[in-house]
Amino acid sequence: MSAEASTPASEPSDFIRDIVAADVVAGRHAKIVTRFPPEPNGYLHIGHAKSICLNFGIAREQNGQCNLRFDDTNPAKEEAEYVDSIITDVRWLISGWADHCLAFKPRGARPLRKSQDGGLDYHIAPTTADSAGAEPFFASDYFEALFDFAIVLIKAGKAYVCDLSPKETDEYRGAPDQPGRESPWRNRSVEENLDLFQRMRAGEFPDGARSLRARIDMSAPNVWLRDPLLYRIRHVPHHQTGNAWCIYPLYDYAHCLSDYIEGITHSLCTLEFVDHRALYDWILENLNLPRTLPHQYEFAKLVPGYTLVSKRKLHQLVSEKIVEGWDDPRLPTLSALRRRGIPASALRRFVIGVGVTRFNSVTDIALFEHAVRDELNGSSERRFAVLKPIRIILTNLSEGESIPCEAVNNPQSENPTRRPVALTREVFIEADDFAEVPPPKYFRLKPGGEVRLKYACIIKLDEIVKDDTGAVRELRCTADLTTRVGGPNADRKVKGTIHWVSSRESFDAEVRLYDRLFTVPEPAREEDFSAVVNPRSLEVATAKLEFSLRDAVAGVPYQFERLGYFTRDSHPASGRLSVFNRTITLKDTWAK
RNA sequence: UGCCUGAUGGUGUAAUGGUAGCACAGGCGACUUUGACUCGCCUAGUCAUGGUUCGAAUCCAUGUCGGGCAGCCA
Repeated sequence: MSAEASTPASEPSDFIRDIVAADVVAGRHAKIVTRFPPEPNGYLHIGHAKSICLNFGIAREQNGQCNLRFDDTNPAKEEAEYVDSIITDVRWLISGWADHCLAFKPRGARPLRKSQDGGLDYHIAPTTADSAGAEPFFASDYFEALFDFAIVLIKAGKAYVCDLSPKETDEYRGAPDQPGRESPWRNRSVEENLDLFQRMRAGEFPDGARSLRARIDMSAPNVWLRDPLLYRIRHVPHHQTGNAWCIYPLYDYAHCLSDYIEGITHSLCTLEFVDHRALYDWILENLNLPRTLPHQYEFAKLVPGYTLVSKRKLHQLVSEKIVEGWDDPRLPTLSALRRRGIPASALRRFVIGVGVTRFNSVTDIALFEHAVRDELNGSSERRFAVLKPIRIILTNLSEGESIPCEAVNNPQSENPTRRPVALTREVFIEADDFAEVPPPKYFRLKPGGEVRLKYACIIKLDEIVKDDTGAVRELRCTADLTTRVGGPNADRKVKGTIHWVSSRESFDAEVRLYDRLFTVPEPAREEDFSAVVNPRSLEVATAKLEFSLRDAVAGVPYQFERLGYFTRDSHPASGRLSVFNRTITLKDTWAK
């Protein structure tokens, strides 16, 4: 199915898109440039998907670009491993939809320095992500530029080197309802600040001994304006810059300038940064920058129910082995969702569908599940698989007999193709499709009752054979071959139609049936979320699959008829059997 | 109790002073060789109280409730 068909019919509209559209109409920007700026300290999850689709969606609608930038200003927490997974996840999510908007830079490129109108300027030009030698943007590529901008602030008397310890800095900051006190180092001379800052860079001081701070207002009601730190000393190697630096810029300083350097027009982030916006603007406005300044807009993050999206807690789930890794299909990480068989198009449809507002909420996962089912229903071929087999003997068929049947691959397609399946004397049906003592309105197989084996014929249950323990060993039935397709009684109606596989033309496979990881809608609110882990979030079964599934490719979705959507696991099977993951069940309105 | 921010059916949202609409979920029914899909119908909402106005979800005031902020994290 084409990617176009899977995107919402009408272009989404929200308060941010309205702002962007107004800016376009006003001619404020030659081109709309957004960015997705993850810190490489963990795996991307469904919450990031919303941000990715917002930023790339706007770029796409405005014929603009969206930069992938790593916000790697804290070497202590970041690892190269995460860089690769993030690139993979972003490319996967936007594939077939906004690939053309993804902007990288030439490998090794650094911002170009210009002095313009007496002001210092740095700018870096993008390149398309698929051009040779392209790589994502890294905030660490701007360390030299950021350092130079800091010098400008110092020279203007707008930044100073502070010798307060971290603890003292904290005390001096005051409280939300009490003004802070000015640092005793706040009024150092420009010359002394310049000297000290250079020596900080040169490595003369230990971690935490000094910092560079903006000189704003220690009594500001907004605590982020109380002389926030711009640089800290960290004698730690960086995954990109190695040992080149021992001072590292903080988020608030690096982010606004990274946006500026890249020519970002609209910097979109989540609501917890609202209070930082004043600082974002202050830094840019105090540098006398020649080009148009970017602006920050905030939106509510996506919090889906029955799962966790906090990085710290996701780390904990992995490290405490509550799940089996970052791509454990029960997790909301993009790699897990992909492994589970969720199409990128369904994820996009979901995150775009929930919209963009400034209202904090918990999104019902039914919204997600509907997007997934709807997407998969149109695109998945159908197959027969029996998860909990029970043996049927068709007593009027002989041992070696094989009755050819044709099964429709996808009834949703305009010109459905078919595949052969064989009806034999011994077949398996789902244990749930038989009831010795049927509940009311049960129209599957019951004593003396009839049911249709889909694409084959109607069978009648004659005899239940049990073993010594009383467990059902097999069901002996008669097949009415006149009800086959093309047969004289093909149109005979019975209420139940069930799936089946031939014992001879099927193989065993491990199926992993996933359920929500937590038993409560908001596990993040629990003091100990490990207490609300769903003990049945993973159920493993050995299923009987029709032969055609033997060469199923990981990532290609199949609907196992009447059961749900499955895909082959992308990890090499550790055991004898191949593994299939259940992406999601079919909707089931039959009350069990 | 400083600053910021928000509140529309069960959930996510739309309506930008002029008929409160959409999707999901739920219920009933039709169709069905998937108890799926599809189709039809139904249930259910503007946080509260005042005010402005011919007219208020929208503007104003007060209140209530919720979220965020005091890392040398992002």
